[in-house]
Amino acid sequence: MPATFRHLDDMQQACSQCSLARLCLPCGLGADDVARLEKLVDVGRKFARNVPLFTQGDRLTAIYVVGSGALKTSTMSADGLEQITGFHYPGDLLGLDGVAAMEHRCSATALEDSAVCRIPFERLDALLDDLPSLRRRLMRLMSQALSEDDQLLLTLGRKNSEGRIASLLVSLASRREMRGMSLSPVHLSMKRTDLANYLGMRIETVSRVLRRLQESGIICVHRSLVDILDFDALQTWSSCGAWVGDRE
Amino acid sequence: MPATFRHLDDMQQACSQCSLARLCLPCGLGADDVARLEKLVDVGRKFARNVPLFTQGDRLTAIYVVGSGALKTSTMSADGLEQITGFHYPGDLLGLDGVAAMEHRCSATALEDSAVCRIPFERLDALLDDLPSLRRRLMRLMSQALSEDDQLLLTLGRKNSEGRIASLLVSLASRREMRGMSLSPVHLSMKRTDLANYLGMRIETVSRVLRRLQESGIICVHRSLVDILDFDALQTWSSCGAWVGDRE
DNA sequence: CTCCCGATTTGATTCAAATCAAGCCGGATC
DNA sequence: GATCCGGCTTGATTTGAATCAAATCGGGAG
Repeated sequence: MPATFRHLDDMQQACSQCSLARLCLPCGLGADDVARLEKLVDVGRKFARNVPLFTQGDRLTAIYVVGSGALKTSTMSADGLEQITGFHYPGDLLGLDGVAAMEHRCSATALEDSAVCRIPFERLDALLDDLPSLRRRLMRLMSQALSEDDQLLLTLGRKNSEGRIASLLVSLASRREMRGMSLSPVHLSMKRTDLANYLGMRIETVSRVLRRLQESGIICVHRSLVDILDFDALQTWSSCGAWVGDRE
Repeated sequence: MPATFRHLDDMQQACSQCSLARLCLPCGLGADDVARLEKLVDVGRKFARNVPLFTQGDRLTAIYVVGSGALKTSTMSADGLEQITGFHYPGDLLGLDGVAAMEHRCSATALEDSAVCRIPFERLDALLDDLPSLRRRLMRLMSQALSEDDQLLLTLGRKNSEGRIASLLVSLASRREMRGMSLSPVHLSMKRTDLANYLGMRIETVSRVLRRLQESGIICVHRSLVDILDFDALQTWSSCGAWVGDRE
């Protein structure tokens, strides 16, 4: 068996372990191309809970693909306000917001023990010139990240506390489904304090909203495990829970 | 004078009219490359106030560079909640969030009579394979858009009403400066209702906050014109105006 | 098993911003 | 100049979520 084939096998093995193929970088590439990419990638780096992958301000030397586990990214303003901008699961790409400045614009931290693939950026960047399909893939991922950010902006700007929590649960459940898992139960790997920060609210409010949704029979919360009993109702809440009616 | 030089001249003319060179696409390209890009671009399309460039859901056929004027982009959720996600000035690139789905994920509308360059996407995409420097430029612009969105997330998630208004004013003033203009006066091309929507608040609150900032002698508001009297103070407000101290 | 400590929940109170309701421009029209 | 109208401001009131304070839970160490 030729060397490239062995590489491909390894890669697919690694990727089947680390994420769904369709979310991972090497899709749409020929065996040869995958082999070239694989040479770059440092597969399966482990990060224990609370250990940072990178910190805002670090020089950008690599971007990362989540293999297993869960991570958060957060930005901090000059004066110390911190905002969590995303929770990331297998298949998600981290660090692309730092490409413009070649310096990380956010910090990434493992929420639980996680494995990630590290992709040295300079070498990836060089490879992009040779592999149009990889370039397209990467641009699409960046584009997707942009529209996801806009969704979160809508949540923070226009929804009340139940709408925000419901939106998050819908989003986490949907992402489970995309990764081929059952919708529910959703596992909240992050602490309540992270949840609250992400949604622009306080932990007490998070707690109360979860209770209210449970009392309505829509979800069933048990510590970090959330069973979704009525997904449709949750989706309704995720939008109707908005203050500021649609009248302009 | 060879043809490529004439092309370059036109381009630079167009771009000097339409935006600062450093913000526009063709930087870092040779005269020849610029010529190839220019053949693609439909320069100086006019859009009157309130006319949409594109609407969420439209097939993505082109992206746009703002030449003159001002525009807003907004996303709408399935249930009709609308969130303005950005205000855009000369040099800004619009439509990149739609690349993943090849369908616009937001709507873009002129806030005042504006001119934009239209860049057919399919042809640009093809050109990217040949022009590494253009590819890098575009990726950097997308990356920058990502980190700007994160800044807005921080504003919506962690700042109170004065912090939000102050942040916006600081941002608009800084962008004026980047375009080689004086910091102040800032011209608010958008209606109060757009301002409020963007910042996740109500017009009444916007009005009151502007008054309070004026009473503090930090700004001087006259209809859509805002004179910044104390930029430092404004920057302080833009962060200290945060509820939710830095304790988690 | 018991103690301890951080995380979470629950309750009471306060407060910033939304909502409701007029009033006030300033420019376009007649 | 008088009238109209949309956009903006101002004031009074309400309310959702923050804040303050305390109780409870659960897991790890001894």
